[in-house]
Amino acid sequence: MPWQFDNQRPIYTQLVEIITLRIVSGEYAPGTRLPSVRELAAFAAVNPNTMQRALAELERQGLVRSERTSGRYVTDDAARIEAARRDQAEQILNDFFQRMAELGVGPAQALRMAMQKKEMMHDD
Amino acid sequence: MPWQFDNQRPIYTQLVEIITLRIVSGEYAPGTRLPSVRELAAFAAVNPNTMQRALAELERQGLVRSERTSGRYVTDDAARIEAARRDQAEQILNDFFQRMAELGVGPAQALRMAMQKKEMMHDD
Amino acid sequence: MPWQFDNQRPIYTQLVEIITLRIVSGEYAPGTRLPSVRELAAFAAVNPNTMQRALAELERQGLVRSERTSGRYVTDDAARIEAARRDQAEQILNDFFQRMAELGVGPAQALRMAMQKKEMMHDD
Amino acid sequence: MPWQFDNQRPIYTQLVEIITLRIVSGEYAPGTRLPSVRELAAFAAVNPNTMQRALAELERQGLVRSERTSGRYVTDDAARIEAARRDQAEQILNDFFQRMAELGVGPAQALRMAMQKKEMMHDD
DNA sequence: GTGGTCTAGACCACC
DNA sequence: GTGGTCTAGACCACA
Repeated sequence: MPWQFDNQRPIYTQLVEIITLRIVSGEYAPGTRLPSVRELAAFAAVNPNTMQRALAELERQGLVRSERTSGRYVTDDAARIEAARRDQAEQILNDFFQRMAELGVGPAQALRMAMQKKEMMHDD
Repeated sequence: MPWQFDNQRPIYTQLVEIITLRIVSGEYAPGTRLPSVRELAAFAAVNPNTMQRALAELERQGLVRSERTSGRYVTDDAARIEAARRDQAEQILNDFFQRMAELGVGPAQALRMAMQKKEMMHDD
Repeated sequence: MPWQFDNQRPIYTQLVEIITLRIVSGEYAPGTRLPSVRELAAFAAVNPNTMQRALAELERQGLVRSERTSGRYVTDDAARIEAARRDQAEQILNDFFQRMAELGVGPAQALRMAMQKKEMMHDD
Repeated sequence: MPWQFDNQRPIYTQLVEIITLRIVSGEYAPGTRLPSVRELAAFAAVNPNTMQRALAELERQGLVRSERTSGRYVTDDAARIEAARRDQAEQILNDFFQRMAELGVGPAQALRMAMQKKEMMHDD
């Protein structure tokens, strides 16, 4: 099943996010080789050029490095991955508080609800 | 500006969510008249039938009542609106913890990050 | 509001039933003058000929008598009206047991349910 | 033979009632597959969308469940079917007493007539 | 093939 | 004008 995109933002941006998530979550482990551009592009059902652009951006960010002849590899730099994780988490937190605010729920109450929810999850 | 939809879920479902949010946030105040089906449909750039379906669902949920010749009105039932708010909040909380889990961040740590974030917002 | 007909049975038959019901229920009282054919036809939104046919049938049944110059009158014969009431009741009873049978509910159980229902109505 | 509708109520509502009756009476047995939307629509001589709407309502009520690619199935939940039977019976009882009341026959007498009728049926 | 969704356009009752 | 219903015809995902 190909990945899903929305039409409102550039696809390559969304590709960056998706691959970053895979790296941060460990699905693409540090130091391992990524699938080739062509494979990734086929899997995501996007044009190889688009995938290329996404990978270039990841390289620029230091999450991926390319070795001329053997392909692209996930960075070994744990700190770099950790920073990416923090960026993603930051965005999730922003979304969370913003969506709660749209409901008319302030940060304090949102936090309280999250604590309750966590307690309930803990019961499982 | 027309509303935005993604193609992965039925439009009428998304309409229900959007209008529910408007009601819960007070943008469509209790007891007030909603725009007509045709106006809403034109505004959202969907077929009137699709909007009709969404509004019928909202009516079934008790958030909206329709008066045959004069239009549709937001419910006066504060408890009903409060229940809808809770439902929405529940969904936001689920999204939050799920996205954090995808990052490899467990509920406890996610909560800790939210507390920090809230403190920073408090500084603003 | 004109009376309602279904297309599956002759309209004049349905007119007979409706007027019989009015007579039996006392809405058209014994001995009183019925509205003219034209008035009845206009009210029921049917062709005067159709209404004429219905009234002729009622006359044949003895529920209505016509006086040449002054119009049509509901019969004074209480026994005749009582018989009509019984006919109608008979049909209602048949419908009742038949519909219950379609549900898979036999006469004995149907009767039991009717008794319960009556008790509940009595509580009101 | 196509099913019959009256023009005074929405067709989809009448479809719900008819199919519910078929389920409650066991004609559509628990757990069995219903004819496809298109077949049912053709049989009832209505638009597939109208039939779809009726089936969606039945699904919402829990009398029917749909499996995306294989068809719709009558629920296995005997309690759910029993509840539907009770609802239908309730409506029949209401109709019965109401029609009798229109005849000027009160509940007590209506019940007495039903008992007599049942005795006569028992003689058959 | 199945169910599900969407659009377009029409008609109705109500006031 | 309002909401409500119906039809016709199309497209989609799934298997």
